[in-house]
Amino acid sequence: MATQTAADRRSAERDAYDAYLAACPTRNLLDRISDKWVTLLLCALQDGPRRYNELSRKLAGISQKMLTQTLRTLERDGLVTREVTPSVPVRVDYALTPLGTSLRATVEQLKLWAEANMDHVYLARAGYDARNESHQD
Amino acid sequence: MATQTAADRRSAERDAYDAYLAACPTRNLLDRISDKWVTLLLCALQDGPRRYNELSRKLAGISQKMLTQTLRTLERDGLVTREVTPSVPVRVDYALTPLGTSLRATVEQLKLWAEANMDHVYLARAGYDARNESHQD
DNA sequence: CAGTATCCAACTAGATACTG
DNA sequence: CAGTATCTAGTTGGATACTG
Repeated sequence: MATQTAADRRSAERDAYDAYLAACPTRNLLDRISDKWVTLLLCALQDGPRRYNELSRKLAGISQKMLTQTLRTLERDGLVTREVTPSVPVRVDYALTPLGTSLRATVEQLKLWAEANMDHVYLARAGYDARNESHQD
Repeated sequence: MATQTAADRRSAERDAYDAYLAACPTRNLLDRISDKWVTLLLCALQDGPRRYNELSRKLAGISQKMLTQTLRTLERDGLVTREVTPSVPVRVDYALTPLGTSLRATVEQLKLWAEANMDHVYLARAGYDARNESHQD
C-alpha cells in the first residue's frame, strides 16, 4: 500500500504538466504549436536562417499579418531568433534556436504525414460519404 | 542537361504533394490535424477503445460539440472507428485505425514536447517581455 | 448514454493601405 | 525590405436546451 502511494506520488511529480487538464498551461502551449503556420515556418527554417521575404515566398499564400504574428510568437516563445542587420534597406534573418529545432523535428513529421497519407485520407472520406449518403432514404 | 531534367522530374513526382503550396490539399489536411483536440483525442485512444463519456472526462473541459465534431472528422478521415452496441442505453466505442495509430505516434510527440518544455518557454517569454518593456521609454 | 440543434459572443485571419 | 495599422467577413467553439 505504501509502495503504491509512493509510486503514485513519484508519477504525479514527473507528470506535473498534463495537457489533458483544462487548467494546465501546456493545453495552451499545445494549442499554439498545433498550427499549420507554425509547422510550415519551423520546417522552412530547417536548413538555416531565412529572410522575411524568403519565408513569405516559401509559405505560399500566407498573409503578411500571419507571417509577422507567427514569427513574433515563435520568437517570444524562444523557438526562433530574429537578427536585424541595419543596412539600407534593412535585412532581417530568422533562425531556429535549439528549442525550435527540437520542435521542428516533431512538426516536420506532421507535415510529412499529411503529404504521405493524403491519398489514404481521400479514400477514407469517399468511403464514409458513400456509406452515409446511402442512409439518406 | 537531360540528366538534370530527369532528376527534376523524379523529384517533382516524389513530392507531388507539398504543403508549402497554398493550393495543395495537404495544406488543409495539415490544418486539420494541427489541432489540440485531435492531438488529445488520438492520445486518449492509444491504450485501446474508449467510450464517448470516457473521452469526455479524459479531455477535461471539452464541450460536447467539439468532442462529437472532432470524432466525426477523425472517423471520416479514416483515423478512428466508431462502433455502436445497440444495448439500452446504447454504447459507443471509438478506436484508432492503423492510419490513426500512425498519426498518434507523431501528435503524441507534440503533447510530450509541450509538457517537457513548458518551463523553457516560460523563461523565454519572460526574457522577451523584459527586453521589450525596457524599450518603451 | 450518446448524442443533436441552435444561438451567438469572441476570436481569427485575410485584404488593404501605409511607413521607416 | 520588412514590417505596422486598421477594418471587417467569416469562422470558431462554448453554452444551453432537447432527444432516442
